[in-house]
Amino acid sequence: MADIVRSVKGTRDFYPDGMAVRRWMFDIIRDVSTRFGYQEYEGPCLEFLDLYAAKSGEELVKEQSFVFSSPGDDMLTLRPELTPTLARMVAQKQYEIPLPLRWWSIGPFWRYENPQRGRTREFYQWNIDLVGTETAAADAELVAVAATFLKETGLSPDQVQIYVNNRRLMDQAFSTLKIAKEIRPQIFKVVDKLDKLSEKEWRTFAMESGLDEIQVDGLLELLNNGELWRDSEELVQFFELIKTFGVEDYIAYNPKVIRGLDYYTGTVFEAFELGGQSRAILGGGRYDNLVSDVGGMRLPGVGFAMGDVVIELVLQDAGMIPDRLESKPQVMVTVFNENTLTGSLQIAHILREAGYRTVIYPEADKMGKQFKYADRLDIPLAVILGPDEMANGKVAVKNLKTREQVTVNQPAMVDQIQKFLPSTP
RNA sequence: GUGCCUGUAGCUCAAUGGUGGAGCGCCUCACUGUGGAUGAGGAGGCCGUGGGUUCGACCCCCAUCAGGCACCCCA
Repeated sequence: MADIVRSVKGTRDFYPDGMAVRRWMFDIIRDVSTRFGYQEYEGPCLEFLDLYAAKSGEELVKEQSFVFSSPGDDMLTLRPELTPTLARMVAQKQYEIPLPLRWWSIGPFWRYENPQRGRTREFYQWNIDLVGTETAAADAELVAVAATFLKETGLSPDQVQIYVNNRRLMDQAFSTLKIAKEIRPQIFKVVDKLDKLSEKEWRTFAMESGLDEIQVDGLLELLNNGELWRDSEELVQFFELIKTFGVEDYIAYNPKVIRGLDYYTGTVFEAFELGGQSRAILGGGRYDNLVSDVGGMRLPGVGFAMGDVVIELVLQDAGMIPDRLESKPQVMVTVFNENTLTGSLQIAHILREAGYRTVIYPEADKMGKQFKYADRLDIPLAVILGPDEMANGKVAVKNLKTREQVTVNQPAMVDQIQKFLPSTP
């Protein structure tokens, strides 16, 4: 093991078992996205640094992006998020694309962070957006898409919840508390910290952020008011409409959800694991100025993003990932000796024509070794074509799970295999 | 960027400063037309790397690299 070049820090290797899990998750994402009528799209993984400088936070671009200069001296970056790309793509064809548009995507992203549990430097992210409309129905649809996904993975409303809030409502409430506009971005952080600090620490942090004692008390009361949504016409409408999607159980109002991003303007939402770690699974909201930020017209939209790393951990911990995912071979044809090789290849061909996932042992070897190989690959059936079988136009079909073995005429082979195979391939 | 922990066989891990072990896995054989079991044998290591302390270092010290966890941040 001396000199194997190691993998890049924060990247993951997807061996077949891991790839099967990813495939399974991505298939659910695709299924849910398309069932709601969204179209798949994709942008480049490389973008000019300028694209992010326009809008994304300083920290994201300067500290957490892979930035480098190309041989032609352009400053490029491996995309840390998709939204600016989406905004650019929409702005470039703003008069051609039928609006509102419903687009979804899943692809790789990179952020230069210190890897730890639930966080890698290279990850996949599901993005889905509805652009060009501003209704509460649109907000409800996106939240419903998210909830439907969670439901399809098998997670229950006891295990995961989508918390919804509204930026305008919070702004209004902050005004009532006479919190100055200038410090509101900081106050959003204070809100965000509520569940992460002890009450004493949180109070100190809140005071340091510019609030007086009365405001802190008012804020605390606000954030524990589960009925606050009734003050927002948008949210009242939202919660009325969301009932029609059949996933109401997954959705709740929560005044503590604010989202870190500056560009959210209305509805914001975030899905959390309810169990021990209460990890954030996905997040999104309504934005009004994304497209205009990159030089297009003002187009309102709503969308969310979900990374693949945390959701996989949540699903794993919840035991929701099915055991048998990989499309493993169903049949292995053995090779008795050089003289039977051609016959074995023909048998394999017949099986493939019949639709079975079939491999052939790649060389003549002891039967025991061949069976052991099949067993280690978890292949349930073996077909044996030895000199005896070949002389009589027969073939032996062996069930490696039950050790049962039947010798049949070659035309009856497929029937015999069907009898042995578990009902679901 | 900051802190804590860990680097020993393919994997999981032991080893009081005195010649490096186990379990699992792997290979061979018992078994030249039949796998998981059993038994017997075998291969496999510059103890992450570089310095230092010591008569002597896997062990102690320093540095460095890598990994894990947490903080920061979370678009």
